[in-house]
Amino acid sequence: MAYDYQTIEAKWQKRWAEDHTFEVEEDPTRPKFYNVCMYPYPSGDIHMGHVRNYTYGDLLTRYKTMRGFNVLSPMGWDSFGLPAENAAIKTGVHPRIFTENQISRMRDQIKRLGAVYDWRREVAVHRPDYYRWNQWLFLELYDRGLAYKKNAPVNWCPKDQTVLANEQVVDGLCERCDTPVIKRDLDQWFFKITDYAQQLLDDLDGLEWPERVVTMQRNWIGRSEGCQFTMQVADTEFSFEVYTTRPDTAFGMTFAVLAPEHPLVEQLIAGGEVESEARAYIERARNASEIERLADGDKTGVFTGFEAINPVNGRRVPIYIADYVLMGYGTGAIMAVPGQDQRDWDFARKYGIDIIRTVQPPDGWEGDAYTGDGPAINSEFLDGLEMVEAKARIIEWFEERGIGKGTVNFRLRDWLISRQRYWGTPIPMVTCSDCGLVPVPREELPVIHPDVEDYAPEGRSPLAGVDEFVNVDCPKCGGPAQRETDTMDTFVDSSWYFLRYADASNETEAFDPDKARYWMPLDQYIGGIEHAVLHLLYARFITKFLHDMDMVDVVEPFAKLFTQGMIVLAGGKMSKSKGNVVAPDEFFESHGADALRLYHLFIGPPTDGAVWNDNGVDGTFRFLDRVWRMATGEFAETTERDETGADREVLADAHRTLQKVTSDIERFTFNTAVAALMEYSNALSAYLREGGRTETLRECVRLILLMLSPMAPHLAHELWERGGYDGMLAEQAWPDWDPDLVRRDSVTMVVQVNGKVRDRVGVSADISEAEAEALARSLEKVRPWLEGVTVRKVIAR
RNA sequence: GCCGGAGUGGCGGAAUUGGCAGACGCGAUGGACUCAAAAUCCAUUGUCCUUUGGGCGUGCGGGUUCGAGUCCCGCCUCCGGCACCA
Repeated sequence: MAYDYQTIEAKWQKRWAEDHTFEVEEDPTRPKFYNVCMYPYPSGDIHMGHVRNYTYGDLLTRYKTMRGFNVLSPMGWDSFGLPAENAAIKTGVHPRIFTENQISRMRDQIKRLGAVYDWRREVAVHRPDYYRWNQWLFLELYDRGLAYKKNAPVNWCPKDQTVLANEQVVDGLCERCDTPVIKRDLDQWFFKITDYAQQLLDDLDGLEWPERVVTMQRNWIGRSEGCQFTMQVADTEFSFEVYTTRPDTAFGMTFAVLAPEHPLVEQLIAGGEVESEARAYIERARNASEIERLADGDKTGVFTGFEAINPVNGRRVPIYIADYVLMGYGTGAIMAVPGQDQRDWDFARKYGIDIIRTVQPPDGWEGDAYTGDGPAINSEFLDGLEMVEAKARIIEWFEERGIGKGTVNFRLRDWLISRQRYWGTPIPMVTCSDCGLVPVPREELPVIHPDVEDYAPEGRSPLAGVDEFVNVDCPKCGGPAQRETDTMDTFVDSSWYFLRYADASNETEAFDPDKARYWMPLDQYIGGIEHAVLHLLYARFITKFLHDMDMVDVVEPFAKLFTQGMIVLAGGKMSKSKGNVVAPDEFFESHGADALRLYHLFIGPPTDGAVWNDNGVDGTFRFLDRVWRMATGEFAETTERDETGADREVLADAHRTLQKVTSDIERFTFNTAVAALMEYSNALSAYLREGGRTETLRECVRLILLMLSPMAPHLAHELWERGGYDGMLAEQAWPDWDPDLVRRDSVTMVVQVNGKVRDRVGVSADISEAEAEALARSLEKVRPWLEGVTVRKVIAR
């Protein structure tokens, strides 16, 4: 009987579903294992990135189950977002219909991969029973001052007439039409993630995460220690605060800079000589795209006509307006020290401003600004001090006089969650002319999207065009009020979905705290590296918030993170627009899901990216077919030959393979686990070629099937059943290897002279060192190399 | 510019603690089977030489060591992330 993967795969997928094999309940008597693959956007078709992701996740679900864990592996849909809305703009089909359709197609494909989930817990964030809890979460944050509205510059595409999320701006261009993106000021909702900046930084230390993801988050949070101090504007009553990480260089300040958006700017220029020039500059800075502003790094600015007084030495320095200073970081104003900062150097050079070095550069220094360490110079009481001491000394000096203090700054900004979009969670707020911002009462949730005629955004959410949605009675005073028409960033949805899995049909709470307590944290989270900062940071923030609300025990949601590399096709990352997508469906037909899964495991280290190669699936298919033929007796006739040596050896090899596969799965090197199984199948087929014993073959096959069960589950289950082994394979325990069998009686001793291999000889494993040395010295191939004195060690492996 | 990662056959990759470099697979070549093909099976497959053996070989240049793909110093190249963050 040939290996009929199509029939077998359909049969077992049905069986696992009907038997509820992978549905689990909370069970305090067993160790739990909460295993989650990042939920996908329902694009309609799974691609090779999904296949890789779910193959790893499914392997773990099945393996950990065999190891006796109570394994929860759920699946859901990140089903709000742009593609459905774009499709609606194009075709007029409601995003909900489009999305549900995509979900059911994609769910079918995931099932055809043989990946098993507890589907009772499925979540889809676009459904009101899910997103009402986004609205609840928003209100909880609002009540605690962690959700607030303010006017802020946002990314704006002048061609599409729409706001873009940061992640939709690629190298300063609109992702959809490649138009340079500019900033526009709009009233926006923010979540105050910056309140948690220090905790988000500190708690990274306890996570079993890839180092590079931790590093990226650390950089993103961007803690810096410095000093904030006040500067007087000469001959006025105005003053402003500056922030610097190099207060030790304050004696080198030769000018000061205000960001164009700095509130003091208006007061300084109003009615002055430079007013028109300054206004023109500010206007240009506001409208310029990121690309224009950074064009060839050229620094531009306008002199305000005012001077500031450097508090450390009383020197008067000119105040400029320049767009290389950002309003969003620090105080939006800087002391400029060209001797120690390259940007200040460039600006000073261009505008003919003095440069004073306050740190002695090393001998032979020919560069511009010197930003390194060295003794302070030209700095009065700091002279001779190294950077660290000089910093401490000057901060002390500022603090003694009450004009400055040591401070900490973060690069992390508050999370802008407003989107002028239809297909997202409506923000549950209304604005009343009398009461101002008023939350929608919780009992009125969910605020549901009304249907609209036109989904095209025109600088405001399509919801703003639906009068009966917008105009409501104020929940507080009953007077006329308007609903918020923006929707939430879809990253809000994904920042807590893993809690909803604990009880996805809960109608009274976002999630059941007791069930969540049992399952949290995730023991394994698997996904793409592209989420290293956004999703993985937001989810940490929301978890910490829920912890502070006493709804969650843990402070970190994802104990262990695995980020898989990206699958590429020769010629770059797979994407529909490039037309280089390899569809998994074709392989379900041509090679079967098991061969496809196995190739994904085999293609290379899971952390690395990989280049897709169709022929690779031929290889894993051939391997599975060979296993099939050996297990079904089609490969070779077995005899009752009882040759103890060969029998014991092939069995011992099976146990050694088991040892290797087990440790490879534990350390996430699935490629070598598959290689070990292939190597073993070669050894077994060599054994069978000579005519092996039936019982030996049967035991070897039993072990192979147990090992293959998490990797190629359909084939393994079918052969298990046909072989008449007990029960369903998925419910068997992962086997233990026999230490006696694994131990080798004889080993190959490699003899090296001066690090070069000169001979190999088979010896007994318990050979003494002296014997080994004597033997090695006596070897014909070794003797000629031993002319002089030798220092040597015996290695026996 | 800063941070992180990686360079090994024709290709994907292996070598887990400094100890047989190239496991396993793909591709290729030759053979068996076949009227033929496919499938399958067997063999070979880093490179060079004076081939029962030996030299060279893990991006480049040094170093440590009996011994280095692995450790140290200095470079080069590629990939990813952040980027006028004071």
